[in-house]
Amino acid sequence: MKAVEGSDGTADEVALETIHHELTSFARRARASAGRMHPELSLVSYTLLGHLEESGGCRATDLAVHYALDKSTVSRQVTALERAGLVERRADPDDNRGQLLHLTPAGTAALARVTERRREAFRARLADWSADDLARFAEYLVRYNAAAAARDGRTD
Amino acid sequence: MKAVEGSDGTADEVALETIHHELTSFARRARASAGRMHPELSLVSYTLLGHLEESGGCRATDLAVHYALDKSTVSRQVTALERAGLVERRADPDDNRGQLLHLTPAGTAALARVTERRREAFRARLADWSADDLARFAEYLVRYNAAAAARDGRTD
DNA sequence: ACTACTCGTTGCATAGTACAAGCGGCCGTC
DNA sequence: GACGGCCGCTTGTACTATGCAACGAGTAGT
Repeated sequence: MKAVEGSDGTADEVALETIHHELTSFARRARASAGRMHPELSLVSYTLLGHLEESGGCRATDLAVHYALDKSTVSRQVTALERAGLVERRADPDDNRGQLLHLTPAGTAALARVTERRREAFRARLADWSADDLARFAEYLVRYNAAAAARDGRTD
Repeated sequence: MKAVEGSDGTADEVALETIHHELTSFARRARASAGRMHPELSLVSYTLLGHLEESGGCRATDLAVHYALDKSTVSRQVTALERAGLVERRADPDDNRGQLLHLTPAGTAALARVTERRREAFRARLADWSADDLARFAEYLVRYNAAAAARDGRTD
């Protein structure tokens, strides 16, 4: 990694720069390898399915807002997921404009499969970490993401 | 975040699942916001410029191998960066097949600008962290990325 | 009703990427 | 020193993901 000789060069500055560099590196790698590593489900599709599972069903607009995606993008993704038999659309009894999206059993199964594969990859990478380190790393990530989400005006 | 009651529900399993979830969330957000947050330089362009700065100049093939990109992708990215005046090609005195890529002063400046903007965003998100937490978070990220890179067969 | 807003789809444009073909230079072997 | 094979790079083609704009259909306030 690049150790920056910041204007003041405090330990905080070095840590900050390292975090910046490593997260950038991670983001690039995740993007590059997502397709090859998880051919069954793209990162976005995976996330959308995950949200449907967590939320127990929601509208396409909700997904678009939540993930800062254009509604057309979500529309197309959902269309693909529906063609693949992973989600189904149900009429919204309160609003005929929209549809409520739900996972199908096949969608639930596909999500579980990919989650398990992803989790295995993480498990392998973190195999030799101590319990304390794992717990602290998890806590830091939650904290970081919460701050990032707050600044992005989102809620996840 | 989703707190999973894993099959055995040990603290390690919970931490692992949290790490999985949070890193996935981060990757998705980074991808979605990269274009809007940093219109001057895409994530890949940014990374390529960064590598040129760190390495002090290298060949296109080196970039392709290092970042697991197709050589054609790198070729086009480099062409765009050259058109933008951010990199220049120099003849390799040892091999007329290839070119050595170098940052131009404008490239160095653009990289510094985007780095500064990115760093500011990170700084804001991490503003209220203690020095110990920053240092540990940085250490964890380095450690995680090293493991991920090793499994991906790369070197950064 | 009329207007304004919302939800979703579709047409277009763009960026990023991979794969394959090809061009030209380099380096062995014979 | 010619040749075959490898290497670095570019170009053609196709595909995916994405955004913006326009639109159709439905809802809600007045």
